[in-house]
Amino acid sequence: MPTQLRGHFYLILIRAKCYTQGMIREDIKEIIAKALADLQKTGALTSGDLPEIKIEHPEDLRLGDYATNIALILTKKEGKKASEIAEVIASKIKAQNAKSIEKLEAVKGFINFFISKNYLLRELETITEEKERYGAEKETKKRIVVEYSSPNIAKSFGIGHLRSTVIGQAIYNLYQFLGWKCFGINHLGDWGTPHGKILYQIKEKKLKGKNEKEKEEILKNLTIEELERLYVDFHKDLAANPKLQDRAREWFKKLEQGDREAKEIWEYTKTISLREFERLYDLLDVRIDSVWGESFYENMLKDVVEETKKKGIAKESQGALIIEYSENPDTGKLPPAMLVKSDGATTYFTRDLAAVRYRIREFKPDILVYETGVEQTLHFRQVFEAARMLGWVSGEKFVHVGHGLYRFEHGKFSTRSGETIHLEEVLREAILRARKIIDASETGRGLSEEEKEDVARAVGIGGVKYNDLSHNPSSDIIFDWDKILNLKGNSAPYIQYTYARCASVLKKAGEKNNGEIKYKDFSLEELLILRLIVRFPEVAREAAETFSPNLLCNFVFDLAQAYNLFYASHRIGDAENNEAKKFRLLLTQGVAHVIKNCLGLLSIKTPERL
RNA sequence: GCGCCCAUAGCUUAGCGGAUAAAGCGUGAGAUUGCGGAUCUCAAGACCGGAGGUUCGAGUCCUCCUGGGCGCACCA
Repeated sequence: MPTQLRGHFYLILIRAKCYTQGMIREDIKEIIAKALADLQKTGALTSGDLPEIKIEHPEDLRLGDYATNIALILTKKEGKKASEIAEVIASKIKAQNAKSIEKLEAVKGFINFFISKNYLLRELETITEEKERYGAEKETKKRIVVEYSSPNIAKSFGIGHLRSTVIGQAIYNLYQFLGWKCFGINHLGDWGTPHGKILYQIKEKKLKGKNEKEKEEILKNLTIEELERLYVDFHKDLAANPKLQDRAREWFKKLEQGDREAKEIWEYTKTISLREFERLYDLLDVRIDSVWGESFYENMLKDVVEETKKKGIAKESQGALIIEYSENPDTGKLPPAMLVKSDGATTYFTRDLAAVRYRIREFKPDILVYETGVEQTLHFRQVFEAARMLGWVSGEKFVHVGHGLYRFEHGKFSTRSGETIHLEEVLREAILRARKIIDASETGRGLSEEEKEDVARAVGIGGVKYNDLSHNPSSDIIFDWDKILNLKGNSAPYIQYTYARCASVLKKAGEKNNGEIKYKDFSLEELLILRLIVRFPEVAREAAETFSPNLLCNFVFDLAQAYNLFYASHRIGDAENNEAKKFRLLLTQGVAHVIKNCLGLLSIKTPERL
């Protein structure tokens, strides 16, 4: 581009972007880049290659909406004080007269940007036009496979599986929001020796000496509680009789080899479990595209094992077939992984490997995400590395999002000792507590019995999910009823309350908001909301890119808090003048949309009244 | 024994190599003849586990130590 046109081009670019989406961050980067390039040309900057421009949000909003530390980084190269360099760059940026920037300051080596009120207002209008689509992106060609939830059959759905379920769902939602084609997979734990244990138990404890008809009756009426009890009992018996382990292995072997009886009993346990899980997913408002448990990959295993042999990756060792890894700068030296046990049965490693191949072929994804407990980190490293060694990988990115566990203070839960907290129990209790609060506070809101039930569900379950999602995935969560069902502070009910408050204000104010807003004398509280709310698209992107739904929680809580602060000190429906009223109603609308948007990405409901 | 992760206020957590370490819960004090008090305001509360190092600058990066979690082939 000819130099004389460049300035003009930037202006157009800036203006064009102002009216579209809230990616002012990129605009500011460009503005800085241009200023630096100009300064280089005139010799004011002597550094040859410039460092990457990074911009951030100052912690204190009084210092601006964005800041760059470029001058601080350049101090050494330039041999000048940071404050001097910052001044020079800042004045060059000022000369560009970018409309989206209202104020620019060079303070202590930082260059601070204040977004113009006009830009903020226009962005607010965009929010109310695009509503729930604000921040979303158009369909792209990108594809992502997300494996999540993945409970084990024949066990009740414990609170431990809540993490994978809600984090995975949020990641799925986020990428969908960003225009990706998403494929969700529920990788049920329905294969392997544990199921041999269950089969053995059912056969020994339930079906012994029964005729065909009785057997069918017993199997049909099995419950998840019974299955779980059988599993716990097995481990009690195992302590006294270690040989039982062999019996479990035998039964799994039978299942793997297609033994009819084993298969039949197994089918029953699976059906019973799925029925249970479906109820939980309904309650949680989670929908997973495909339920493909480990057994799904069963018929691909032989082929995969053959391939590892053919490619010279598999190795025999003590009667088993393993993969050994060599030293690798990225992963270090991984310990060997087991493909086939000495008794000929496969392991979950083999099945995960088959799953990788299947998913790459089937979906041609750009990213494969696995949301499981952190304790599987090594396992997935081994799987991903094996897939690379097999030459299956061509640019696909593998991401293991390992989550921490729900723990008591004294340690983790274990199904074997029967110390499980059932998710359903937690959800029911949460709904009950929410209901009590609704009944206590419901005066003149006129909610019907049915509405109250719906709201109690939305609030109770939303609370449980939010409590989970607001933690960084990798950190453990100490199980504590009071924290899980918290209705105050950084919690779903607080945010839902704020949403309902917005909805109520809008409803009472009645009329739709039309015409240009002239109001510009924003108060601090109003400006705070504006400055926060426009960050939403940026936050959604970052949450997706870093697989951290908790960033959405941080953001939406800040926004709700800002709104409540504003609400406490401003009249909306009967504001001091019509311009103020119009603006504040628009602001309220914007906040409502973005809250709904955020919670929607977390699969948390936003009732209009509560 | 080897490897990975973690340690921030009484508790639960934010914190992107940069500005006075930020919230919520809990605690104490206050706010409504007002659109939802499931709200808001104020206060107390942190030598960021310890010791070195790198850097103009470290809660953030490196090394060691302490404490905790997890994993290391026939469990998933």
